[in-house]
Amino acid sequence: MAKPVPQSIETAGTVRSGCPVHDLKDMLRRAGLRPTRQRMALGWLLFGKGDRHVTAESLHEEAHKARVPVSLATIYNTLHQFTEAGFLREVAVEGAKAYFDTNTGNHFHFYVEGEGRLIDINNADLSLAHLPRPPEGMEIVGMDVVLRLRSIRRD
Amino acid sequence: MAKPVPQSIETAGTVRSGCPVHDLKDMLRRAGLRPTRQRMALGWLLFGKGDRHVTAESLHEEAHKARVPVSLATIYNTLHQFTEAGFLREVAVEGAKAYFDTNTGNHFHFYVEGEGRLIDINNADLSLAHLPRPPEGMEIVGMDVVLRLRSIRRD
DNA sequence: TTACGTGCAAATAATTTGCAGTCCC
DNA sequence: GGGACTGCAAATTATTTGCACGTAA
Repeated sequence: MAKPVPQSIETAGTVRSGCPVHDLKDMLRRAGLRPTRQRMALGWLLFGKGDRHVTAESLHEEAHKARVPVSLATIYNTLHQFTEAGFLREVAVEGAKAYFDTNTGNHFHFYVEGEGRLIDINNADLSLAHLPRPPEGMEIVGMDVVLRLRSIRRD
Repeated sequence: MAKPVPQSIETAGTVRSGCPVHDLKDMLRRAGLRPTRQRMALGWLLFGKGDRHVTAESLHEEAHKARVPVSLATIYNTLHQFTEAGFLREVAVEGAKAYFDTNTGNHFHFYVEGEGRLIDINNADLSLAHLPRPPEGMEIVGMDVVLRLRSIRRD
């Protein structure tokens, strides 16, 4: 199963300076990524304030609002690099859009149909009774559990 | 939760003729869908031989091989109509591609990364310990569980 | 007949890629 | 300075839509 990985700047390993900016820079370097202006800015937006779910588009918009000039292509690159580095987790929900979650731990999601909103389910009860054994020669590298939600009212 | 729905021509409800072709026609009519040539052909391909996972593209290819002239647009329309009617279930896995499963019951999936292959997990143990309660005013309408697989060997 | 279906091609939407210019170390 | 990084625009991939024509009831 996926190994536990830092989920925020504060828990990203050796925190020795008390300075979040410095920690973020460190976290990038440890992943072999140069702390460029856009990566720092995006890292700051993503990890600066608790668990978040973003799409490439929503992050792009957010960056614009924060006066950070980043192209959409760079957003995509960065999201994938961060995912590769274990800072983010990609969540598969229906539809073509890709969601990224700053909470990389094992947890499940509600997905609100129509709104396209994701909600974390942080609850210990929610483990599977038994994880099935994978076929010969294969290993389980991740688990996605999505509970689809809809407003109560059928016409 | 989603109500149980017919999963194959044989289990599609009132089977009275013993003739699969007739049963398929009946199944379509019950869903308010005209049994047109292409819907019959696609229904036959999909439900004629056990549980299957298809993408729009794979089904299109298969139809071609079976000498059934269907356009890709019609494949998409038909897959969505069948899903709406409860004959199929859409499975969300990572990537932009949409998968459809002829097994509409509650079950989980293995997803083989790289190959893009889906495998049913038909195993009773696999229920969740406790289904979490949804937020106020919302109901759970579906559950997707995907276990991602990879060949054992990291370089 | 006649409304529902279908094929085709063009339109969208999400994401990726190629390449020239820019910036970190 | 040089290789890593970025922005832009064009290219891809998956899917949807509009509309003239075909066909089941």
